[in-house]
Amino acid sequence: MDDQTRMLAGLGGLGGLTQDVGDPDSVRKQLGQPQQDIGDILQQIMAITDESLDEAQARCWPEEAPAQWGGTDDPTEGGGAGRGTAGGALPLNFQHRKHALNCHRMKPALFSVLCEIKEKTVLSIRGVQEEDPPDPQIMRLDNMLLAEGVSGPEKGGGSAAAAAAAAAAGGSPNDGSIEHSDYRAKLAQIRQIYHSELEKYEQACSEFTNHVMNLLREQSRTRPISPKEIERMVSIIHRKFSSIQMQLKQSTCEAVMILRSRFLDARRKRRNFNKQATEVLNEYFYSHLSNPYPSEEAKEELAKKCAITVSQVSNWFGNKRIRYKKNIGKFQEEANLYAVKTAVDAANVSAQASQANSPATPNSGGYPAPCYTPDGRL
DNA sequence: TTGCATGATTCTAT
DNA sequence: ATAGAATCATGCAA
Repeated sequence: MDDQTRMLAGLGGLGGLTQDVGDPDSVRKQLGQPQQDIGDILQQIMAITDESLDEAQARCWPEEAPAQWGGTDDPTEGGGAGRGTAGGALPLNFQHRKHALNCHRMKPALFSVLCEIKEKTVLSIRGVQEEDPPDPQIMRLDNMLLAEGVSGPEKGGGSAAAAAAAAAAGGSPNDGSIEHSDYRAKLAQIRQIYHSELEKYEQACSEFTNHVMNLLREQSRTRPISPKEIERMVSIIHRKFSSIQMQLKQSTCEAVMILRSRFLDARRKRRNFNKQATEVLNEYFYSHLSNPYPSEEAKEELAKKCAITVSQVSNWFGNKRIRYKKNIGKFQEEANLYAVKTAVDAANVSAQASQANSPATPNSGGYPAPCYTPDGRL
């Protein structure tokens, strides 16, 4: 009989320890009775935990088996990894003893107590600042990536965000969608790289986490490792990986900013309106020269006719008013031209109307030339 | 290349 | 919020 088996047997022999072995409180209560025995057990535990890995191994499993309940807490360090694997390759002798240990009725209770002791000593020193509040930096990055359409919903999000960004940046997006196909393509590229990298990180993180968790779970059969401790280890791993993720997010944000400054901020790039649009605007302007301030509805109507935005209509009228006012003489010819045009159009409409009313009306197009003032008004 | 035309932006006043 | 004014930046013809 080796030390541990003896110890477990000894525990089993403690007075009244026959029920509720899974409940640490109950065990503690019962353990509290025989002071002498507790001292013995603790001494045995100390003896086991104090001895080196080699000693333990030599004493417990002289030839082949690994040490248990000793060594480092960190499964990622040194010999911890793989030692506890429950693979079928382990010698039969070891398997038997391990099985005996695992099945011992006192094991869960004892482990709970040991975990608690461990918790109160070693881990309380390490894990002081474990509850990390959501990092404001990473939240900022997340928000930005979402706003830029890099993270978040797949299709449409990107272009919508680009249009939104253009609107926010410029006040009057030049119909958002037209110029920025190149921008959107680049943004999609960034988005794709970001997602594939993120996926890689997430996969690596979950793989590593699983690996460590399996390791710890396996080791928890032979070492006092509480679920809380495993949780803590997992959160440490997640923290490490999230810092890597933050770097990824940061560099993605930078890339997006550079892209934006290169594409969207070149919004001053302009196209002249087409001839028809200019004509429509001028017609309205000169036919309302006494009050060239189109209402919101009129602007919308004009915008629709000219296939431009309402704010472009506003810009156009703003520019036109100020430039006309500054140099009426220069615009005189244009004013006359549009005055005639408007009059002819009106005449045509009127003629058509009267023709509809009385088809026999003669001289349908023969209206006198419009009389207009020097500023172009009829 | 240059100068003018023109759409967009920014600032200020109302 | 809107208009006026100044200015910027680009388009385009000469």
